[in-house]
Amino acid sequence: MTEQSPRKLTKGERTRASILDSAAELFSKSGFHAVSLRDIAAHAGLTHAGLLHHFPGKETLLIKVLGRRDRVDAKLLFGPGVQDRPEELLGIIVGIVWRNMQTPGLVGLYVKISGEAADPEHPAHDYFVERYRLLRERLTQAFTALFAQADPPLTHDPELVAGQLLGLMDGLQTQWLLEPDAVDMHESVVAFLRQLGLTTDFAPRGNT
Amino acid sequence: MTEQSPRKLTKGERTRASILDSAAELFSKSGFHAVSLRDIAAHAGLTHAGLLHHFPGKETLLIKVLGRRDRVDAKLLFGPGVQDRPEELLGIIVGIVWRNMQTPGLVGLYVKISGEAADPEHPAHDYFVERYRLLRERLTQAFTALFAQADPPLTHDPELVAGQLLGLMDGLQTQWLLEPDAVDMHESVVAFLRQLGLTTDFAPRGNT
DNA sequence: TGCGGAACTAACCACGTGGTAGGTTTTCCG
DNA sequence: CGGAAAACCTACCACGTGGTTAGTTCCGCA
Repeated sequence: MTEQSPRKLTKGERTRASILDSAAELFSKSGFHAVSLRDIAAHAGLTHAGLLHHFPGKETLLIKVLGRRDRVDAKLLFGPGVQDRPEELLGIIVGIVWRNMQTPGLVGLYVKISGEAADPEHPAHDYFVERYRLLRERLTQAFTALFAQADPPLTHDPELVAGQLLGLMDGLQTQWLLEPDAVDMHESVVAFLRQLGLTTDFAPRGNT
Repeated sequence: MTEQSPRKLTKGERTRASILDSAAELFSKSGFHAVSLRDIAAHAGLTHAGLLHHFPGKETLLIKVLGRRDRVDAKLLFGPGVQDRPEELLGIIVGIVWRNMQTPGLVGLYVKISGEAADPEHPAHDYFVERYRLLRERLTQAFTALFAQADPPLTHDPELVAGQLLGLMDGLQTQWLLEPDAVDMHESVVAFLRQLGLTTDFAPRGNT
């Protein structure tokens, strides 16, 4: 409803998108501090001064990059209709894990930046705090419902399990990035849910 | 047997230790790339040129810092006598989690550096690959034994569970560093082991 | 087509970086 | 105590950083 007609992208918009793409790619390859505006600008085909014409500073660029990615996940996780079907939520999460395995670059971005962002001074600190808070809350809701509707109701603490799942996903990514063949993120997450006693009838793969 | 008599630490040794302390603290606060040798040197009470008299370069400093910490854990995990008592191993791990909760600085170091180290060019890349390989291997052994000796033998895949546990611990740390009150690392890890069906009779706390 | 504003550049700034050279002070041990 | 070696500092280097300024080129629309 906002801007779904891509008729004619103005030059500036195209450049801005290109910059965000480049920034995402380079940030994910080397982190935030280690990448310069000149690197990003060169990768996007302009000068660093030209880049600063579109974005007021490096920090702004970062949070814009993060925000763009999150908006996709948010549509999946908080979109209309998902709220009341928690079992679908789990399928979606597994799907996200699956997608992550195809995009190691973006995964690397989050692992790297979320590590740096532990410092309260970091430009993305608040962003990540809020992000995890939101995800935990959402997952807690879903698990509360799922545990209650299980055949013999499960007695796990939903909030604790929510933190566990998020932690598991993040931690597996670290190992996976270091040595992709060493861990099977998808299988590990599915197994975790099964260990909880949850039915796992999501398709193991097969999306486009 | 090597150097357990601390009688007289030579000046250089004291300085080197002080440098490593400072480096660990600052790296853990801001990561590797974001900290300068001048920062570290100043924190240790000397010039950056003086620091470079003790360590040939920044990268060497990093791997020395990482190695020093790991040597402590290695003694716990691979020390004599632990090999054949896997149930103790779990207690030790829970103990490590507990200790980590008292030393957020060092935890931050690992979270941050392991994130950066996903880049194969990073000076600590090989270090972390090897580290995780070792830990997974060790845990796989322990879980294999534990699952077999459970009253009704457990059917989990030991290698997968090893990766899960390491991932869980790492991922929880990320959340915990961002918002310490948001997750209970200790309880989460204990709960994970319980979910697997393992008896969890380690003391919840009470060490000095 | 013309023109106003957006897009972009070249040059520059002050500063921080890892690392080096050469000299001075301090430590330590015979 | 004496002197060699270790420890350490000042000064410097070449370079990369984020950001600014003033000017030029190009796009898009009336």
